[in-house]
Amino acid sequence: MLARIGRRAEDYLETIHELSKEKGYTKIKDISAKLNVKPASVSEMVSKLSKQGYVVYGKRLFVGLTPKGREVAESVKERREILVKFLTTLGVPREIAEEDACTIEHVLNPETVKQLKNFVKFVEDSPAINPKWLKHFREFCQKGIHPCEHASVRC
Amino acid sequence: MLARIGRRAEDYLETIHELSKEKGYTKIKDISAKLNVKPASVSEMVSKLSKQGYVVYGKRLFVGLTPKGREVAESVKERREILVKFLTTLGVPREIAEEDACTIEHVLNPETVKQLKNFVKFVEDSPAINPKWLKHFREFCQKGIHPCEHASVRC
DNA sequence: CCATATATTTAGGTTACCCTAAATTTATTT
DNA sequence: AAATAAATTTAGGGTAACCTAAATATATGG
Repeated sequence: MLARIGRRAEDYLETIHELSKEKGYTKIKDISAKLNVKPASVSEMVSKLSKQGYVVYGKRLFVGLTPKGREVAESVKERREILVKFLTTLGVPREIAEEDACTIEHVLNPETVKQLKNFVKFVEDSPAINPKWLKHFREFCQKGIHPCEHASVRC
Repeated sequence: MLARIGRRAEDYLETIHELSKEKGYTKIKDISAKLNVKPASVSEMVSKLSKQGYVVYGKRLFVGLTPKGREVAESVKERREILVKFLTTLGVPREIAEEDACTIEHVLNPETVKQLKNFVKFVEDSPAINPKWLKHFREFCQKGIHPCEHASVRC
């Protein structure tokens, strides 16, 4: 009866993680602001997460993560970062990339995530700072014509 | 008060579209089978979609799309096809690609979809059937080493 | 240390989907 | 056409998130 963590719960954990970086804890109100959700709703979700052992909550208006919660938060964060890198590499504007990453990070199959990761790493590991094919891709996005069509050196 | 179409509703419309290809209509039971949802739930959703003008429903157990519904269905379908092509290009197994595509197709920003489309087109438009960089990428996935590192001709 | 201001919780609702079980309607078989 | 079988709808529930408004608890300034 392993009450699985929901999608939205992952967002909360990640947000708490981020907001807790400095002090080690955060507050309902800040989570509420970050997630654009009313404090009452945050209160509900947080007390649920605390019952499930993901957040330390208790007495004094402080919300922090348990190790269990931190683990989830960090893995979600990693996934999101991959997605953002990936989408920005593809030319999606940063802001939109971040939004979309946030939306889809919860629902991707690990296999898909693995391939996205591979792709990001492939681009990063290239000895060229800006590989030829990627330059070609950007050009293609602008002009709609594949540069290789009339080129001597293909990508 | 433009009652927006929900995510799930898009799935229903796409499914109805697909199942209607042959005869122009389909049945509750078939939709139910395709979406793995009980007929009672399909019945509900379909009658909601019919109130909203997306499906023709009526008396005789036939469910079909209105032009308005077809438009939605087709655009969802297009998005999904791009996603599938894209993910398979990246090396995600077809089956998983299809699942994931189905999950995220509803939530992507049009800008992101545009870039995915560009990417797919970039690969397709390449004069080379299997561009060098893509070959390199596949090799990278297997060996974990970027082929360009020790190569004379970089991608 | 009390009064006010701020933060949080509770209570009561809403919406979107989904379910089971019990009608009811439509189709088929004899 | 009547009886049975199959498909659909209705009724009654459930869960996950969200909301507003009204308590309540905590923090702070005088």
